[in-house]
Amino acid sequence: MALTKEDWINAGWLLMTSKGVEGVKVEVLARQLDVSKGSFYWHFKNRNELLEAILQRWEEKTMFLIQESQKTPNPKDSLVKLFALIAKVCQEPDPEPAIFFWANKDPQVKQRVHDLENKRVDYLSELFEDYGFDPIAAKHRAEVAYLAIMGFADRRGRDGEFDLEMEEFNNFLLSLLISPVNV
Amino acid sequence: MALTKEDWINAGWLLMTSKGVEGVKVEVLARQLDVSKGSFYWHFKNRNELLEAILQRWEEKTMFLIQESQKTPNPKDSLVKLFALIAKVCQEPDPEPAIFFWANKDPQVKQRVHDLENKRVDYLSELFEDYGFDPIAAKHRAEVAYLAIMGFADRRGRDGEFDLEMEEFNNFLLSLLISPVNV
DNA sequence: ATATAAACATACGCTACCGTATGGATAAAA
DNA sequence: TTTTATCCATACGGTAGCGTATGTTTATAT
Repeated sequence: MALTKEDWINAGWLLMTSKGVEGVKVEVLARQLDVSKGSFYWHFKNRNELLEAILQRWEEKTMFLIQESQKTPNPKDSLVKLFALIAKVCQEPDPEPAIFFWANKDPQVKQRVHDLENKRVDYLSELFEDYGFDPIAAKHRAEVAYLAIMGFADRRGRDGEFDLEMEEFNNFLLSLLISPVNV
Repeated sequence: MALTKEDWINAGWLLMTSKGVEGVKVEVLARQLDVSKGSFYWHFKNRNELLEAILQRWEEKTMFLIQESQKTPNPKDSLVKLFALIAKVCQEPDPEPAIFFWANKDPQVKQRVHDLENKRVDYLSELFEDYGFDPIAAKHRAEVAYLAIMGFADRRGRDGEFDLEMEEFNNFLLSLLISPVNV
């Protein structure tokens, strides 16, 4: 059967995940899909168009998680659901570390990653506010939560032997972050 | 003046930081140092030898932080000092994100990164134990601390507009992690 | 049956990079 | 002053990748 544009994006997604942006090479993809690169340049204008498609898919996937987690009655359930969704996504091939590193080299990508990360932290911050923390405390907790989750996902993808299971980690992190602090 | 091996490693260190492993190219480095690559191949057997040198320097730098932070009277001061040291290092060009992503592609690098990360978490865990937590709680807190710090450093290098300053972040994280949890 | 468009294959020029081989310069040692 | 070792330049062959130009097949429409 004829390949679709989606097939190429899927393959690019996986390559991006394992090898990074530089690893997403037209001829490598063509070999994997068992076609010539003549096929690629029929579906895409050039390599950049594929990279852009991958980036877009990542943005959509991320926003989808936020929207899904909002379908709950209260902020704590939203947090729990969000954590669970992230845990689920992290089992699948996730190009996020590759995209983050990509952002280092490309100012345009940097901007978009920056915007999206802000949306994430802002959303977390809202949840903590709704839960009862004042705006500053909520923001602090949101940022720790975000960084810890991202770090966990990253390290887990890198290191299979990592001790804490995602669910256990999420539970602990959540209980930590909704507790008061003795300052 | 004649270049030294260190000069090449320094330049490689910076390139690794900004462009990743794939970006560390012999001819690019030679151009930056304003010499021909004939010079490079006099100092190094091949490109891999440079990469190995960069990796080694990273390992040494990391272990140095741990050793320095131990020169304190009690575990809490060690934590404070370690956090401060990490904050300082993070201002300088740090190839750690690049090395982590590199580990994805190279099993040997993966193993060494894995070992070193375990040493870090084990050390943090010890400190929390000395501080009074039981082994399991200490490990949990160590892992959250580690992931949050790493995440912060990573995001900070990527995103200059990130709200929380490192010192503020460290203080909050520390106070959070040495507080009891309501489970 | 023929024309048309979709989905490729093939072949090419071009560039960037790796590694090697070899020659040149410069300064210290003998 | 000749020798030797250090440090680098030049020139080369080889590969891998990008993008283009053009040819080929297959299905569908007419």
